[in-house]
Amino acid sequence: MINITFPDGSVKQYNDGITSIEIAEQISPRLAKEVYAATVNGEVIDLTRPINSDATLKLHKWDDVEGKHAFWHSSAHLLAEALESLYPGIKFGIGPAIENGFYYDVDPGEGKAITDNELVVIENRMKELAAKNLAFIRREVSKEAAIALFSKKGDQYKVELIGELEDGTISLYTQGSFTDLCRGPHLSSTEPIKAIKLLNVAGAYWRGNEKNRMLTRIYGITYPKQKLLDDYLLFLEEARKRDHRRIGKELELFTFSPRVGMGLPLWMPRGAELRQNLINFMTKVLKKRGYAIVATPHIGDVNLYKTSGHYEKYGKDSFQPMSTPQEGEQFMLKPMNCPHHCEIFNATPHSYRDLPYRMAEFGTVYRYEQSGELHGLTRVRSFTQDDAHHFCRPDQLKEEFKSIIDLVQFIFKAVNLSEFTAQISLRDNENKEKYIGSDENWEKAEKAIIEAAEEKKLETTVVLGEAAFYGPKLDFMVKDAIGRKWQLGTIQVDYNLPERFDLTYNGSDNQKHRPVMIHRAIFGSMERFIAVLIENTSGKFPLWLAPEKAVVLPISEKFNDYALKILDFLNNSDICTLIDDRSEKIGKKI
RNA sequence: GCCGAUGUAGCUCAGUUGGUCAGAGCAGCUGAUUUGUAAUCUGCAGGUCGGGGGUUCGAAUCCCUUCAUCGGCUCCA
Repeated sequence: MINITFPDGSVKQYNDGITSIEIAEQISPRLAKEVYAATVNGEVIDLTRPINSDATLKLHKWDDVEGKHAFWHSSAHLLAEALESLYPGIKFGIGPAIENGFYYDVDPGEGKAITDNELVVIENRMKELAAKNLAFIRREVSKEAAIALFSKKGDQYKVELIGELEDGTISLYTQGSFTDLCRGPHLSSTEPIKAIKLLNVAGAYWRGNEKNRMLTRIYGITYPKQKLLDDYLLFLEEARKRDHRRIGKELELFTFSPRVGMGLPLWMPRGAELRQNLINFMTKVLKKRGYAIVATPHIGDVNLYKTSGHYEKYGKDSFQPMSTPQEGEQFMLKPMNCPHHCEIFNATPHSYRDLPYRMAEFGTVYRYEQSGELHGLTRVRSFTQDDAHHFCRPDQLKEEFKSIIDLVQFIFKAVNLSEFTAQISLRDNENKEKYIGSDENWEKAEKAIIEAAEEKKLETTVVLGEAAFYGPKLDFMVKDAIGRKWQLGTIQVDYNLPERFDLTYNGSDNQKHRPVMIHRAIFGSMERFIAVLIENTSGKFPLWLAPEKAVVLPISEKFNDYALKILDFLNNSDICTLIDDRSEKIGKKI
């Protein structure tokens, strides 16, 4: 007998070798019908795998991510089976579950393509197969056997994957006539898969590397009930109505013109008013918080960016330098404001007493984005950052960083953007050559961010390899109408530019010291922020923000009160208590 | 940039297999009416069917090319 501990702490005894599904059956037959996977001793496994020792057990129904994932991952295998029967000789890459549904990357063969209108045929085949209630059968094999199996089939992608796995950890799953390399877990059978929709086809590079062959990715979603699928499709339809490109056109906020150039937004009067309202509000808040507003040119000498290191990193992928007619100079459209701000800092001597020096600019920058990356206002080639740089003493770094977290939260609240996630982006220690600066400084910077976020009790996810090339960062992401995440605010710690620009301040010891630099943007860019704001509010703005004639709808009375306070603030009455004003505590007086 | 798709009046869209296929609704303008609040009715105007080239007696409809857009991939200082 073995002891099984349930999530509520209760313990029951079962025969050695019992499976999760059998346990579920004993609890209630209905539960058994609704569970899709189980977490046993912390590992998510198939319901049909025997349990041979004392264990903790959690059964996953549809409501659990683990349940959905088993469901969708199994659906991906079903898709693969359908594809194999319809396209003989098709090769398979990977086919995981994702946040909403699943996909499978396939190679239909040289010169062949799978197009949108074939999806319904594939979908129907999936339905036929699912209706057969075929069991997913797991089997563990040696590496040699696995390679032999997939080599024989000609699945070079699978062979490549197996090559990187450790012998003894390789499992295969078979349903019907289809066998796939897979870690699992899976449903017990295809039976629960009742509603199936293939959503679209897209290209995707094998292993995410653009040097590799491009495979065909088929996205789909499945549900245990048709109603759930109908609801999801309805949601997508509704979401499309909130698309900022659509609302932007309807409300005449902005437009694009091929004659002006792709990715170059044109703000129409009402959009410009909205944008200006945001800028005005932010400017007042920044002044209250001890920022100095500066302005810098739209171009800069190439050597400026060589000094900063940006040229080496991004020069080839930027709008190329322009030359002057006579002097032989080279200038670039500025892709970022930081180097200019460093030179402003350098223009005057600084005492340790005067730090932090907070320098802000609504700076328009120009970045060459590949044509296929452009997307409404969220990804453009010309955009205006609400950029700022804090030059501070090392001992001020953390407090300064925390004050910016406050600011982000305050600003997001002011526009009623309540749902955002915070992501800490660190260096990828495997690929250090992608980054500049010493290990010591990187470690200090990363530590500062992690601690600041912790002390602000900010819920964060940590992602390795997403740092900027000069430093780690904390990003604030907001979802658009259909759930894509966009980075808005960002706070970045940088020890490198101060070195490169030889920035100094005089310490209390009358010696030169190196300041630490924080790069930060709250909106991120006016363009993207407004885009995401539109999609989150369906184009209904708080009173203080709305352009003339736009629909003003306070979302809730609670928010309305807040919005009115902001209006007062903008009208210069003295209600500044709504801002957690840290500048007096830690900043220089203005 | 790569894979797939799309591109018809300001907007949303119809246009079967190439031959009255250049249309409708909304918006706009005109006039009338007034049962008032996204009013009703009359009339008008709006497009060389994204651009260019080709096939054909004839193309919005087929082919090529180019531009732009959409969904992804890659990238995102």
